[in-house]
Formats: sequence, C-alpha cells, structure tokens
Amino acid sequence: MTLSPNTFTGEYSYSLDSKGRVNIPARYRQALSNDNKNTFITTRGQDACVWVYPMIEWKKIETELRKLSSVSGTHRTFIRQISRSASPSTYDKQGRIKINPSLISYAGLEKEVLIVGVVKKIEIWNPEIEAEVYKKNM
Amino acid sequence: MTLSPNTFTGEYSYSLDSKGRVNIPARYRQALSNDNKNTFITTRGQDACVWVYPMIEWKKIETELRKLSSVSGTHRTFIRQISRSASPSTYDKQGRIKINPSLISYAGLEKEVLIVGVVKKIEIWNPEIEAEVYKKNM
DNA sequence: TAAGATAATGGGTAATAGTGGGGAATTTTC
DNA sequence: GAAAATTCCCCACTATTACCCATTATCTTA
Repeated sequence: MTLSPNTFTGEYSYSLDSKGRVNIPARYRQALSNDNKNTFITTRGQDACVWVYPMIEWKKIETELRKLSSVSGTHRTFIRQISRSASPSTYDKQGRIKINPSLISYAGLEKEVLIVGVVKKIEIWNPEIEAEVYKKNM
Repeated sequence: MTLSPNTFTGEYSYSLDSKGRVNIPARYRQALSNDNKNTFITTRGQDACVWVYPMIEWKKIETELRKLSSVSGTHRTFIRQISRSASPSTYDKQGRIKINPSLISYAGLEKEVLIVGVVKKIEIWNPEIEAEVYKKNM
C-alpha cells in the first residue's frame, strides 16, 4: 500500500556497495509515479546528507533556476551551487541508484546508510552523523 | 537518463589536452537537442571561466542583442561583452570541442579542468580558481 | 511454520566513455 | 609557390559504467 504518489515516509537501513550503489526501498519505488521514468535526482542536502528527488520534483526547481538571469553575480553563484551537485540516476533492475563519489564524501557515507523519507524527497545519511545532528537539534 | 533537453547539471573533472581540446561529458552531449547539430558556442564567462552554450541557446542571446532597445543598459553591456569573444565549436567523434587559446588564458586553464553544468549552459574552470571564487561567495 | 514470492546484495562482463596521438588536408606566412 | 603551422578526422588504448545474473535475506500467505 502506498500513500500519495511521490510521497515518502518512514526510515530504512540499507547498504552502500563498493560500486557506490544504494537500493531505493521498494515502497519508495512503488510510490514513484510513472512520469518519473524510474529516475531520481541526487544532490547535496542542506545538512550533511544526500537529497534524492523524484525527477518531476526536481524539474520544478530547474524551471525556477532557468528564470534567473546570468547578469547578476549573486544569481550565477546561486545557480552554480545548486546545479553542480545535481545529477540524474535511473534505478537498475535491482532497484539501485548510483551515488557520485563527491556526494558520498560530502555526506560521509560508509557501508551502512540510513534512508529517511521526508515527504517530498528522500534523505540518505551516515547513521552516526544523523544521530549527532538529531541531538543538536533537540 | 537525461532531464530536459539542453539542460546541464552536475560537475565533472576532465582534462584539457595539448591541442586545446576538452571532452564534453557524455551526459551533456546526450542532453543536446538535434537542432544544435552537435555545436556549442564558447565564450568568456562573466566569472573567470569559459562559458559553453548550446548553439540554439546562443541564438536566443543574439536575438536579444539585435533588439537592443528592449533591454536595459547593463543587460546590453553584458551581452556585448560575451558576444565579442564567442565562437562556435562542433564536437569531434570522441565528443571533444576546441577551446581558443585566448579563452584558455582568460580562464587560466591548465591540464585539469572542472566542468560545471549551470542549467542553461556549461562552465569550464581551472579548479583552483573556482575554489577561490567559491570561498569568496560563501 | 513451511513454501513461494519478493526484495536486497554482490560481482562478472560487455559496452561505452575518456585520453592521447598520428597523419592528411587546409590555411597561413614568407 | 614552398615551408610552416594549424585544423580536422581518424585510430588505438585504457578506464569507467551499465547491464545482467546469481545468491542470500526477508516478507507474505496459506
């Protein structure tokens, strides 16, 4: 049973393999609407984690970025910082997506990862780092 | 999997060879729509980097330049500046474009270059210079 | 709780992508 | 018009990626 399409809740413990792949929980894959063509966009989270957007959700962001003019230096920096870490990844037959090495090191991911559904998107954490952040924000 | 046509995201580390060629990441080439005829326009970036536009995106800029009266003074200056050093480059069988010596020296490019997709266009940086600019804008 | 179905993980291999360089064709310069 | 320089096209090698299959673990249902 899935909730609304492209909506993710709950948390899971999965593993990142030696090739930089993580499985997307089956529940989340089932929640993904067809127009996403089995594709997510991985990007840097605001916290030390990886954000995973359904493709159509990311396209909304992209549309906003397109409207910004390159005449303004602030806009250029803004666009660059958001866009540079974003890359699409279609999951394979086994339901895994590839995480870029730069994102892996940014989020400090090791073998065991914590996958958290935060409604519109998914977060991938090193469970230890997440626990620290959780404490701090209590 | 590519997102919308003529849209570039993500960053890559590539090399500029002794003949002044850089590879355009396969993802970006796939994102390029057919009416571009495998051609990009290289020009001076507003920041210390090379800007690489898909041909049809560049044509839109040219159109704006012709309608000078319809845009602001700063905007005109902006377009004139980048227009001055623009030149087309079709990628070869291996997917590489040629960067003019004047652009290479303007952007301070050496062997290792950082390629950044900034949605509408692509930026080519000397990674060290980019890191400095990044710090400044933090 | 046993058995089938589904899901997660690991790894091999073929195909693709990136890099370097040779040499013909073309342009430039003297 | 010849020599030099540059550009363009091609080939070859290496690294990386994507795809596929096999195995193990977990869940579901009778």
